[in-house]
Amino acid sequence: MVILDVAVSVPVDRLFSYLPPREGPVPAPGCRVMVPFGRRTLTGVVVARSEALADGVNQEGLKEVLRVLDQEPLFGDSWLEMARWVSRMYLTTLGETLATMLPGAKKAKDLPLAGGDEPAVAPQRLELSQEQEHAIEIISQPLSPGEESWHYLYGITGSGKTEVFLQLAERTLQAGRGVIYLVPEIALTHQLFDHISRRFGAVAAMLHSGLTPARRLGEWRRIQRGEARLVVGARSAVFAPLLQVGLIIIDEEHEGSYKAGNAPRYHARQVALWRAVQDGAACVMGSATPSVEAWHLMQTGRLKKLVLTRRLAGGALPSIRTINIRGASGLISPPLKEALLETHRQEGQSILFLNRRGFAAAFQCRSCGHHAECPRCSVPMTYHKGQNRLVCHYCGHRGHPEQVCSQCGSLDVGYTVFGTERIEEDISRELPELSVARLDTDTTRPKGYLQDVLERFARGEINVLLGTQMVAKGLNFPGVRTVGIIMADTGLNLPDFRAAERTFALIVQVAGRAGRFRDDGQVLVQTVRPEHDAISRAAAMEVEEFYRGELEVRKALLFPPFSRLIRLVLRSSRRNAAEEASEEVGRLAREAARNLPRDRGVDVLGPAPAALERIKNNWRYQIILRGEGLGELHWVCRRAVGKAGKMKQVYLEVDVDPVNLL
DNA sequence: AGCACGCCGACT
DNA sequence: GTCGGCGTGCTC
Repeated sequence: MVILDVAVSVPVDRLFSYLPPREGPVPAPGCRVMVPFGRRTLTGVVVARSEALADGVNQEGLKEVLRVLDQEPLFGDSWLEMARWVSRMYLTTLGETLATMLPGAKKAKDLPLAGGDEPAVAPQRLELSQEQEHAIEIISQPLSPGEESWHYLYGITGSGKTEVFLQLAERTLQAGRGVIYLVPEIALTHQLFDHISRRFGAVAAMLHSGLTPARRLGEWRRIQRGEARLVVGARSAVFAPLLQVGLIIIDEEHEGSYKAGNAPRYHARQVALWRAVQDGAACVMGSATPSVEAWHLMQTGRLKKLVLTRRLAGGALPSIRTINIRGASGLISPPLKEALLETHRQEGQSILFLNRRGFAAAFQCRSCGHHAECPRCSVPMTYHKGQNRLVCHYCGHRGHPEQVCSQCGSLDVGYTVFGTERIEEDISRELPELSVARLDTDTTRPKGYLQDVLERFARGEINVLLGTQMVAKGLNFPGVRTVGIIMADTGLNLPDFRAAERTFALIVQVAGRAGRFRDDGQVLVQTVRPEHDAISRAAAMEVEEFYRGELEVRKALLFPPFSRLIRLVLRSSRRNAAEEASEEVGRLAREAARNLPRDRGVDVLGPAPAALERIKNNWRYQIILRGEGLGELHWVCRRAVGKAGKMKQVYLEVDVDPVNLL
């Protein structure tokens, strides 16, 4: 008798056995099935077929599979191995893991995507520089079994990373193997896919969570049949069912969007590295501002660093200037005002950038920018107005806000929050001759508004575009000469140990993009902390120096890459419930950690209120587990979470290698 | 995660 | 006397 082991998407860490349907063929492992599960019907995945019954399940208790959804399996053994690895690594059940890794449709739709059917036009290869040639040589070197072929293309914007990626892809396809090309967001996959389709034709496929389920399954099938071997996509495309992967590309490696926000909270970069080793493939990442983790791996030699130093198509790097706005009253400093006017006089356009990630109220000296830090975590303390206390959101340490700045003696200390509205008002008042438009995601705007603003900006009807992160897209407009960052240091106040890294990357990325179309590009960086490494190093383009300093800080404070973290968030609509649960889990974690040998220890930081203490009416408390290796961290986490049992009305999020600590 | 079973308060 | 609160337990 055949028994099917089925994974269903429930937070129960085991498989369930079913009998095959009475009619029709027995579904193979890798096929999705509908099964009765308690009182409901769920979609599950056949993971194995066996002859015998497992642990004490009696045969009468077995139910039959109701319906088989796939005639052919959706994946093979090595792909399932990847799913198992993801579920172990990120502490999520196999069923839930498979549910996010697989396309979730009923029936495949074979509609070819735009351009997918057109024959490839002769590849428009570009001439390569010596540096590019060298990179391709190194990455293409054959591997001995089990060897890691992990590479990093480090180079400024415009240095030709994309062409290296594409020529590597071409070689890999010629060798009969598949390519996965990851980009940070869905919008970018479309651009890249169009480009790649024109160059490579129908071997291209696109895979991301924004596709309709039917289309996603259609692409999935094309990839499986070997019709498509070059998969372009966002994070989840790392799971593409290619038979033989030869190359995985991760563009803009530093982007946080490669880390999943829901369970399984996987990091596409980690999965890619693992998969590359399993399949004997090369993994190549690229960025002008690598993550500190990647930089460290380059230093240790685990990632082979390949540098592109030259801008190919000319386009000088813009000049970068920091403007100290300590103690200034307005948000548009005289030099910035002058630059905006001057740009306008020369019929150029400007973009003003406000990274509003400074929402967590930071207690700061308005004269010198000094802000309170936790003595144990070196992370900014967050001000709690109600209690008039400073709280560290990593370890829970509490302190009193200063009345007088300990750094400069100023009495002008307090906390500040800015918004785009206020800046728009300031500009309109100060520079009435300029037309300003505001772009932001979270305002309730009519549908076509965003598109409309971008079009008007492209036509030159708008002089100054003001917005948050998303105006970075506007940096591809040739008319843009001046880019201003209103308050470069707002991000530094966030209680996240990656604050400096992100701030640095932001400035360098903005600067890299700003000068792409003209030689007179300029970037003005307003800040109250011009001496901060993240700002001064970025402005001086002293990249190596920044990473060296940042790595020293991380090492001294035992943060990644010198440790690994698991973050536990307990959330509940009832504040007490969340707080009490976090205390209980924290206690259990400490108890478990005490059982570890000292040289393999795990620190338990917290519980503390999460920086975003309340999201959607849920109170959030967090615990951070820190250790040298994942083995111990997993063990402590399992014990703490397992023993905590069912907590009433409290949800627990487990995040391994968290990227977002808010 | 759902969904049902199950045992204690205010209503036709 | 019932309707319904959500604590507890199970799902092949």
